[in-house]
Amino acid sequence: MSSAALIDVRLPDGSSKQLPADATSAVLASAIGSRLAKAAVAAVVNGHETDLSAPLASGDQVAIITADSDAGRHVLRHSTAHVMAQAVLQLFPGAKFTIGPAIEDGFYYDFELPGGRTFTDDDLASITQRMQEIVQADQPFVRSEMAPAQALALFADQPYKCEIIQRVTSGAADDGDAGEVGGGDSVSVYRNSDSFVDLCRGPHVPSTGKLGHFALMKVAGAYWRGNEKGPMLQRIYGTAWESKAALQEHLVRLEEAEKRDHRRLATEMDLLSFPPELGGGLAVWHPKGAIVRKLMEDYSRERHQNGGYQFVYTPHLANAKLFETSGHLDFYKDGMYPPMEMDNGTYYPKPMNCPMHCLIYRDRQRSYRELPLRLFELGTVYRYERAGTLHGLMRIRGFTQDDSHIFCTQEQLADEIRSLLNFVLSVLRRFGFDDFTYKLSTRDPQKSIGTDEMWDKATSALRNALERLGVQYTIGEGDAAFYGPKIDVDVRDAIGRKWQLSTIQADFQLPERFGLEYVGADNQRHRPIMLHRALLGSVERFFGVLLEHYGGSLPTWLAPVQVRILPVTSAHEAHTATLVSQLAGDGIASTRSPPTNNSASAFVLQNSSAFRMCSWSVTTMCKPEPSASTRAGEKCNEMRRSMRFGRDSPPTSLTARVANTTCSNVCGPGGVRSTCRVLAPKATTRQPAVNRSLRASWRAGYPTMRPTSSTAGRCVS
RNA sequence: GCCGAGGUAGCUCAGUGGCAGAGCAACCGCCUUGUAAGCGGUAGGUCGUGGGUUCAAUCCCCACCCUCGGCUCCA
Repeated sequence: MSSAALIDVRLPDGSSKQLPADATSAVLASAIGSRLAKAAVAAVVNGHETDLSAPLASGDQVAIITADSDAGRHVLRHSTAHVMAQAVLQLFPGAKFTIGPAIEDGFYYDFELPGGRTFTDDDLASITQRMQEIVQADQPFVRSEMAPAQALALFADQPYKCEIIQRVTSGAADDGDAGEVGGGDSVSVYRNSDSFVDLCRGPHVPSTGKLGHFALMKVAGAYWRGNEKGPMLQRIYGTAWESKAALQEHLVRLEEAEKRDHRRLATEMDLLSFPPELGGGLAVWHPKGAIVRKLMEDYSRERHQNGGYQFVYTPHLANAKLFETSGHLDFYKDGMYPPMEMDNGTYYPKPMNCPMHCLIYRDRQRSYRELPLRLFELGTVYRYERAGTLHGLMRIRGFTQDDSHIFCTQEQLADEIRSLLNFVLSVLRRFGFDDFTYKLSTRDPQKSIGTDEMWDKATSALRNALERLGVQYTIGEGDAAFYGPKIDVDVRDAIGRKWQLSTIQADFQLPERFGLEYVGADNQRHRPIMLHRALLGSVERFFGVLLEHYGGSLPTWLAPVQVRILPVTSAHEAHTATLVSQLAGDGIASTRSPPTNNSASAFVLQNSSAFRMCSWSVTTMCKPEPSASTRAGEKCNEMRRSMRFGRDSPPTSLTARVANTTCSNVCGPGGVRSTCRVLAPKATTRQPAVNRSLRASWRAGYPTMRPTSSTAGRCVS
């Protein structure tokens, strides 16, 4: 120990710190502050993540990674995965362990258990127990490096580890392997007790005592190396956080996501169902779901009509020859439904609409004056999805695309894409999304067709559109379809999840295959470029995303019940009915209290699911004479604007109609806070007896005035 | 397709080799003016489907269908 010598290290803020010559990042953290020392889990030294115990050299640029950062949680999770593997190996002698990376929000580890045994939920409890013991024991993670031969000997009874070592040292490793081991001509291992050692690149927390806020979530099967022909392993998923509070928050978020699950909401709200008799991945839409879907589709049609698109319709079946021409039978046969033999040939349900749109284009000679030609269809397609992949509306076997194919010249391409992108965003915004991310997928030279010039031109057109928009985007190198580059637009929903919705794809392949042409200004024949684009993607899936985004509380213009009108007494039922039919004439969906006593409980008031049908539930206690609350009137003005596609020309009489009542109550888009006080029926001089249901209706008319995290964004009356 | 878990009332779920259960919802009645469940009653099931074992199957066995969690796939 040369305690006399000192080193200088540089810190992220540009300052530097003098430390003893044998100092580590842990020493540095302590020197900066005890809080930092406690929160530290690893360090970044000269751009590389290292253990806190790694020695520092003079001139090193050092940043301490704390547990509450993304990088810190990543380290925690990876370390927790090791602890889990240690627990499993102890509890299940003979178990083989494979890889266990940190993932978003957690980690997993894959095992092979002796005798093909599988994990049960009880196993998770005992593994958790053992993990807690290991945490309690506060075992240090000790890194060492060794030659591959030595590592092979160390892991002689662990075939998967040996395979990783061999792959890494033979240079055949992919990123996953390198993450495990470190790569190079030596491999690194971490030992955190006499009995447990694992291959790992690190870094790890200094000791297991730094861990502890974790939960094992579920068991799943997973293929070794993701190869479905390879052995099936047992995977345990877990989550791990820097504190008990953070773990708790995560679990609450999961609960919230579960509450928003579109499959649950669709059942609760009576929107649609998946009858087993119908077959997997096929839905039937109930009246309440169908009206919402119709509103979505109406809006889509309206926008397309105004946006220069022409509507077309095409059949659900097509002769196999069509799909031979389009290439679908060559490239995507596995994703298509099996053929039907018919008297005049073989037919397939269509997996895409584009071939048929090409036929429409090709039906006659086209002039450059017609371009860009934009054909639009809400086209229902059928794709064979493997049984295990079906998932509510999100992954379904029959669905409807808001599909369009734009035929244009090369010169038009850039402008067309640019306006298209604005069109896409404008539509998505109207549905309530405002957080977008963009990905530009570029050519994979191995799997693509077309000339370099075409690709360059199309790719730069897409890139220009994104740059003109002034947005950040990522590049998916080689992720393009074989026929052309594309832009994908992801949206982030109310609870932060990303969904890929819109896609804009350039295509040179189909115009070629179908021999599409136009006559240019030069009186020569040219080949148009085709753009495939879908905004909502699949209407069904988009519906599911919307439902989860709004947690069931759809905005008024999409709500299956937009206005609810309740007579104060049965004496006013006639007027209620008049209001309902007037609103219906304006295209506003409203319901009223049923005409007889006792049946009003059909409102399903007690479990509140009826009130999830819109985030703005306007409940009107209806009485013929006007004695309106002006504030109710103001609020209804606002409501009215969003009532029909957010148009500025709303049903003119709505405000007056709704305001012409003794009381009304509006929940704003925030969902919870009442924006206008209810004028209670109390105010009237004499109240006839009301039945149970009416009283319940009243109760339901009052919004709950305590917004909580679990109710935010939802009308919880 | 693969691994695992499931399918019982409209919903959420108990349960048992021998008459099928609860809560909520529904329906009928009672009560009646306030911020998340007033009171009483009634009805509701081919226990996913088809085979098998058994005196007897919702329960045990087999096959299939569907769902859920993953894996793989996703033009």
